[in-house]
Amino acid sequence: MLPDLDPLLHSQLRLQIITILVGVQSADFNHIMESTGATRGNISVQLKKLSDAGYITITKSFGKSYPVTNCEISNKGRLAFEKYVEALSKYINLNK
Amino acid sequence: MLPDLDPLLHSQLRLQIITILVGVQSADFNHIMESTGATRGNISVQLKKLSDAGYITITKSFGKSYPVTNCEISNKGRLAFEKYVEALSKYINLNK
DNA sequence: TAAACTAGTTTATATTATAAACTTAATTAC
DNA sequence: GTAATTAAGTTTATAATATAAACTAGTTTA
Repeated sequence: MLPDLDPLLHSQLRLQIITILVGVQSADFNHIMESTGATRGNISVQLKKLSDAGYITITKSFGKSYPVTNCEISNKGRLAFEKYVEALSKYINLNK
Repeated sequence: MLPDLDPLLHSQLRLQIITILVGVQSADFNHIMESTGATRGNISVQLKKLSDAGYITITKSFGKSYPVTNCEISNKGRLAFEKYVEALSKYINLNK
């Protein structure tokens, strides 16, 4: 039987966010917005979910004048992502 | 920007179903039930969605005594699946 | 100082996934 | 032979999700 897919990662936008964060040290809210094309509201919600799950850490600070929300993937998040990819490859590889 | 993931395939159960169907020439309702572990109701709904989208073809007949629902992936479904896998591979590295 | 902009959050809505309840027919038990 | 059980599905109800709209709070510009 095929393994379950972590529902937290099996969502297009959250997967996009994690994919971005896996590749860099950190990314701010605006960068995530630009590279996903999603709305602020949607991103805000999904970041919170990822943060609540401990998959990312969020650091809020103040730039020159406006607030800046910085995101970084956590160890837990990295592991969950690896596990997700492995599970997914069981689906994909069956039909090579 | 990362490509969209076909929402019809980006669902655990439907992806399981398609993964099964890609590997065989056809599979009946019970086989799908056993190999996914999902409930009849859920499978019924998802098969209908895949069928409505033209991703699979469903043939209903009568076995020895009980009705038999047979499913087969269509060309359209196969193409959609390939496209989905390709899109997904942009998110993750499947060659790990 | 009023209008417009930046960076977010909260709330409402529309869609989805899923299981529970229902239907229809066949088989078995009494 | 009919009552209970099982088989194979479908339909409906509910819970969870994704998403956008509306809102908040502060900043810059005209």
